[in-house]
Amino acid sequence: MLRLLTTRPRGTKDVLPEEIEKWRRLEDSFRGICEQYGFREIRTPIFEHTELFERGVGATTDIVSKEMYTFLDRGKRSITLRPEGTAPVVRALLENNLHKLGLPQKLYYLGPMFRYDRPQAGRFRQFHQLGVEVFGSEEPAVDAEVMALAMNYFTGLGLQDVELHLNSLGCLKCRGNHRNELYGFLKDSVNKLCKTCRERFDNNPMRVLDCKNPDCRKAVRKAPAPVNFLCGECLEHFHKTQDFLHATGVDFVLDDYLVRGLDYYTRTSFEFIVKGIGAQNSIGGGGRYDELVAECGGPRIPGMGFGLGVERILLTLSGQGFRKEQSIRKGAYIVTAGEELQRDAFILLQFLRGNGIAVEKDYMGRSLRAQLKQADRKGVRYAVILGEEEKKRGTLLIRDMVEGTQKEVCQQEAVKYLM
RNA sequence: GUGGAUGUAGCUCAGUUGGGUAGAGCACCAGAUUGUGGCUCUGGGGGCCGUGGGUUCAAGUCCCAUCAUCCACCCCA
Repeated sequence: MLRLLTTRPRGTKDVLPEEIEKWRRLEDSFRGICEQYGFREIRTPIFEHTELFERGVGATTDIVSKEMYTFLDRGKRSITLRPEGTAPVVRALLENNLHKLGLPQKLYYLGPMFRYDRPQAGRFRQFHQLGVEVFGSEEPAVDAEVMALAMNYFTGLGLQDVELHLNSLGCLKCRGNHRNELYGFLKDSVNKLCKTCRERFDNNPMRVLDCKNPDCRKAVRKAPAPVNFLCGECLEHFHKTQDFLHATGVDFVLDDYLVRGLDYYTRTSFEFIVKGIGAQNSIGGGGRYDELVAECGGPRIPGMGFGLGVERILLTLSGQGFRKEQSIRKGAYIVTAGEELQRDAFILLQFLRGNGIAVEKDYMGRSLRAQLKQADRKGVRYAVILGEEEKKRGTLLIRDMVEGTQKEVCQQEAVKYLM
């Protein structure tokens, strides 16, 4: 029982002060590039009505059928901790009528997501995503811009060898034709498929295409790919998207069988693939979802976006030798020599802080020597030594912890030295 | 949900075929230096050996269960 008080729930992580710097770097540079591309941040609740995800993400998806944190609140409403970011943003768009303020709406978000999975390398029950969504335009340039944003973000972080895998699933019509054809193709070999794929065959046969099971791969080797069923418009859209990517120098590889596990994707579908994070190889993915807004009860507004996994980016970076920058020593630490100086030291502390200096003092009753050691460990640039003699003279001894030199100055001057 | 591996100090890990007050390195605290950090030396605090049961004269060590972590499957970020 007591153990529960000192153990975090399965699949969760504490991000300790030591690692926070890396997190901030990812978040800050994501915010930076999104703003540069004209996106604005949106924050939606961490929980939503369960129906939003059932409808938006798709009831047959793994996420909805077995990975959601769903519970009844005290008002007997079914609530779900968000497993992904797109559906909530769509809901917020409609609820706040953002689409009536002018299109396109370009939004980005960052925050925790929740999926009840079994944890392993790069997979947690609470994880964090960075994402963008563009509403209101079907232009292939939007698709290219969204993918380019992500690729440039990776480059800016120093992330290497990210492969952009690209496919097009087509519009509802194309998907319908493909589905029928695929259904016919797989009909005779259903019993050779894995258990889950036998279910997929009925619900969403397209998902069989990217199953990794060897038998399924074999069965699917010559299966009709979605791209072969694109109508004229969708095909043109796909070609233009590729052309825009080429034009901006974003490399990609076409992947006919890339399908992805969320039901809402239409046309463009993509994934960012990377090596070296265990069995997982995706640090993010996304696509176009031209029917989702309508599916959620809004007007037919096309959308396009992606989600990236913070933990997976971090994992990849550390595999590639990503180090935290050597922090420069700054700030000060007040060191007292003498029993009766606590009050003076405290006043000095607040005086210096009032003048914009980052400064601390000892609260552990340590010796002078130990206080200096603490100052060193804290990584400050200066130790401000206050002893009986300094007090008598109205001065402070400022010790440069890098140079090892020190200088006696009057209290007013000290601020100048410590800046 | 399925399979495999692993749980010993804050961290990384020793601990022999079951045998005696359970160890090391790092970290932490103190002293060597009662007004000076980093280097060095000396000392110190820290362990229900994941938890519960069992076998045995005797269990950190063997058996069972359970929980957790890691890895993989499934799927995804």
